[in-house]
Amino acid sequence: MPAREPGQDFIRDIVTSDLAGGRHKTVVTRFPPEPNGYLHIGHAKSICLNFGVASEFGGHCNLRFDDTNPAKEEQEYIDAIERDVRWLGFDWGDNLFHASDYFERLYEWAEVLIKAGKAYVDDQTHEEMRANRGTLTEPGRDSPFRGRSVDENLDLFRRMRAGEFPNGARVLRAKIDMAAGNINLRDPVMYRILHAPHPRTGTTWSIYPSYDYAHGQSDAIEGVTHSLCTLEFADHKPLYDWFIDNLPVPSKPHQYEFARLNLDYTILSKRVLTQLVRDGHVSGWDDPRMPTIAGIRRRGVPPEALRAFAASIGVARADSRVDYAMFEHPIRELLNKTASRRMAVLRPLKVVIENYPEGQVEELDAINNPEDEAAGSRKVTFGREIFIERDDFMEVPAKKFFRLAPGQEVRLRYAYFVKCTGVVKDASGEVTELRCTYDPETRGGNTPPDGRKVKATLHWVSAAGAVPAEVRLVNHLFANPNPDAGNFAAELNPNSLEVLTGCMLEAAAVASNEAAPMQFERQGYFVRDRDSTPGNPVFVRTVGLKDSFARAVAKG
RNA sequence: UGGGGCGUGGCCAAGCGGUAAGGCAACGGGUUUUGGUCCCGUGAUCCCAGGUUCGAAUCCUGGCGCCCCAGCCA
Repeated sequence: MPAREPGQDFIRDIVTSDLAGGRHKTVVTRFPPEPNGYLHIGHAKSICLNFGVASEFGGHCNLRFDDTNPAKEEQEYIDAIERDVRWLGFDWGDNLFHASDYFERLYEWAEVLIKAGKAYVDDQTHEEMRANRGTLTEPGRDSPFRGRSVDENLDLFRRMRAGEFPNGARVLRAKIDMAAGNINLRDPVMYRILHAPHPRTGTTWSIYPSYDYAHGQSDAIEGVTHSLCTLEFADHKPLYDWFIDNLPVPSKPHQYEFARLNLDYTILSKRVLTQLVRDGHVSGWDDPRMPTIAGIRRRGVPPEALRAFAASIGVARADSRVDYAMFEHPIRELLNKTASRRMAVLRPLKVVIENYPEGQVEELDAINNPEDEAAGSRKVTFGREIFIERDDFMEVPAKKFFRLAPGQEVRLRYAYFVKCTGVVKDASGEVTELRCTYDPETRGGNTPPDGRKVKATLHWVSAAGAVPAEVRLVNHLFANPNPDAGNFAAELNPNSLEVLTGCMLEAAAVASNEAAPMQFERQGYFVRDRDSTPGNPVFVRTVGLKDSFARAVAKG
């Protein structure tokens, strides 16, 4: 057996040894979403695992829709899922399947079990079934219909298929063990009557297989070798194996479970996410605050960064909750190397440079990305009136505040040193304008001949070159790091979205219509949003820059 | 009280009987025309208690704690 590579996870260990031991010649995995909602970051973990393992070991991964419950599934979700998996960077080639592709075969196999005396039609009501299932500590009781003859079961099951009975009138159950400690083995339902049109099979079926009955057999039909799912399905594994062992399936897949993702400040529950959308707590499935792949994409996170995140959290069996910084880190790491820098003043404070000639305007060189020389440079226009960030000025500077204050000198990035000489206030005492002087010898932001140093460099935008825009600051959707999904509405962060209007951006920030991520210097990474209009460009903050000053201030 | 699973530094996570990787975060320090980046440095004896062994996070026994399961959802 080959030595284990450090950093590999237990799934890859199993695949490695299965291949080395000759149990399998190739590896086949599958990503099996139910099209009843949008994919979220937890699914991204699973997608990266399934497609990643397959490609690393030279196998392939199927995209299979687990479409066994037409009451909840919709075409919109099918389309969204395909789009999101592709965007994440994975390709299923020709391996696109649906559990519904196998409905006929699954039906035939159900008759196989009936004929073998291993499945029966139960007429009990929903309530009776529940009452007879027993509890966690008490065994269940056999259904009065458990002893039906094979012929009667066959007849009834065929009539269920023919649509002779109303919804819920009967079910087909596997005959296993009503006293099993594992409740999944207490004669689980294989088929229920459901007169509902299916997105793919239309009205041809009036019975639909359950997850337990459909999943393993679908894996077997597709030749899946390693069926990876989350921990809550561990209890289903004996049932998964029971069907495989009792049916003439073409291959014998094995199920392995790993811990699902939990992320601070987010809820990864399709039920809750659906509710957030339906109740209008967010603007849609792709609201940038949503943990959906669509939301994350719209927020400007590149797919490589999402994949790097998935790789960084690993795969294991221990329940865990991932620190939000783990999500932000790979985004910053990637964008730092790739995003063009631009200057944008989010909360403008006007500054008049008194000794700069009135009416004069000049172009200064600004580097696009100090981490990437090939990104080149651009021109930014400078003039007598500029805007700086309100937060970059304090009339009475706090300790360790190095930015602008009366009498204090700072550098304007790529421009000049300026010193604050005056403050203009309105009737209410609010600062509305600053008066400064500049030092012509510091052009380009260079240190002056006298070697004078300055402790801060500010970003700025000239009034002459500014383009007004709207900027949306996206924050945690939930205020609590570990929000209660059962009471999610009360957990919402009232400040999850800050919409800033009247922001001033340098022209280059809006020159391109494409949604390439940009760094607004000293602030964070932003992308142009699709809500932009010709007169009102809109940007969304992907993630802020680390801010050790803010941290120090917060600590006091 | 039945069945299944899990417990390694604040968080994630390696470790597979030979004397605790790595990443994130935090905190110091250096560089810096982004209080960004980058660079350097700082922290655990492995849930607890016994046992086996020359040697245990790794094996055994007994506790304790946490998670999942009683849908005709997946």
